Amino acid sequence: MREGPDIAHVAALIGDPARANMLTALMSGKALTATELAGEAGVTLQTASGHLSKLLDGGLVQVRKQGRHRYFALAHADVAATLEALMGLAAGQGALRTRTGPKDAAMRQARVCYNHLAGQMGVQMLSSMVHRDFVREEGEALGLTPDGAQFVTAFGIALAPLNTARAPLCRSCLDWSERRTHLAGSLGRAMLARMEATGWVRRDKGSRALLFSATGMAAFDTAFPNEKGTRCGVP
Amino acid sequence: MREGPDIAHVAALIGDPARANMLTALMSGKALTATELAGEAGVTLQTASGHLSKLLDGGLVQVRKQGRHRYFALAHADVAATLEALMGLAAGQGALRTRTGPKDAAMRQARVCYNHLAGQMGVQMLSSMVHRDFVREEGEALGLTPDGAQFVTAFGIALAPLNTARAPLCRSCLDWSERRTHLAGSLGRAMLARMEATGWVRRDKGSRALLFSATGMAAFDTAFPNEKGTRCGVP
DNA sequence: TAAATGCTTCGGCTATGATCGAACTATGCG
DNA sequence: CGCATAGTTCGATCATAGCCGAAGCATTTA
Repeated sequence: MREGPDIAHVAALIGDPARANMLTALMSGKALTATELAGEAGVTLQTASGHLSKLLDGGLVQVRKQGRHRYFALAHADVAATLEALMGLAAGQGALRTRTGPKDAAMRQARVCYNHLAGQMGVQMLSSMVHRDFVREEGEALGLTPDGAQFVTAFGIALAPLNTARAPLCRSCLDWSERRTHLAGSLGRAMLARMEATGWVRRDKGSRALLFSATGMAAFDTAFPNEKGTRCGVP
Repeated sequence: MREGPDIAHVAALIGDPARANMLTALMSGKALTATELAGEAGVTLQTASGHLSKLLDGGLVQVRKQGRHRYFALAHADVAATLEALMGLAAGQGALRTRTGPKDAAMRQARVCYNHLAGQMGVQMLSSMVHRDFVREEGEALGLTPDGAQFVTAFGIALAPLNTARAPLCRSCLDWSERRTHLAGSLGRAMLARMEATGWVRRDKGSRALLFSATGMAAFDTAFPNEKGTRCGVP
């Protein structure tokens, strides 16, 4: 009856605790099976199956059949961005009821958002690149300048295959913990992959936290200096 | 049990149709009374009252008591941004079930988003300003360049009072219909107010659509030329 | 082919919560 | 003061949907 899209249906889909837990688990960017997601949500397999078919109907997740497994993943990056926005609201208002676990500090410093780097260090990376005019804002998409292309190539990334893909090269994504944007898109994904390949960082098993090594942290600060001169290692 | 904020609670709050309609109505940026919101949602006053107290608890809306009325508004711009993100998901996937009313075309062209200009023309405005280097991306906030400050002053906006406010001057906000960002923040709000004051545009009663006059449309296209040379009046 | 694993469907139970009528409080108006 | 309007609280009703046990289908492995 109202103008505009049917926001209630999508929100209700995310609003169930079991489904919200599944979606949060999928924010890691990894594709998970129905059984794994049932475990994440704390429900039986039958219940999880019902939830997953609803999420599929709602277009929030996609599925890939492989052998006798069905791998679920978020449907696209917009879903991840919306979930981050909701996390921002929840963190801002309901911060009291969120118990801050031992992994919370690590999560705020660096974590995986769908498939790219988020948290303080994600924000610092984009901020540093914007400051040196490697990246410019052009609507929702961010544009890579010639200087920026040279920089990321030197960083060890092959731009050619990224440019041919239909997904946007650079996108901005809002950080729930920092309330600023960080770099998403296929380049954001490639940057994180490169950092993993060079051993700067590894993924924490069982959470979205990213664990930087001491040398990785130092190298990161050198590669992406903060305009204020502060360093991630010494906050 | 999961790491991260309690996303399910917030989403469930938005997920009820009655509450979603209320929030959508508040996206106009106007503060509405409980009775008006009950009408928007199509429920009785008692039911609306219950919903509104839940939205207050959840931090999604704020209230201002004035005489025997209680005026409700969205708590802050982040809420509006999150709702727009949800609209983007709903429009993208469930577009089939959204009946496109007669006001739909006008809504896509220009509408109010919280308190600033959104839709095709909102995107064109920001795009045009970025293209002429009046505005630059700096994280989530957009930065006004000296040239930009000169431009908006010539446009008839006093920057001094905006700069003193603690709210950010420029912010980006994602458009559900265009899937690109437009200009929010106190400057975005001032720009729309200025366009209303000069008679370029007036608000449609009963919806979020913005109705540009013929001369207003022409003046807008002159003030914010699209890099491609296309004009809003002749799409 | 049989057994095992992964997942879906069906049916019934249950609880949450949305809804409204009625009664109650508060503010403004004459 | 009394009346009207605005809004809240309470209580009862009722429907939705989340949940799981059991059974069924599909695929892989032995």
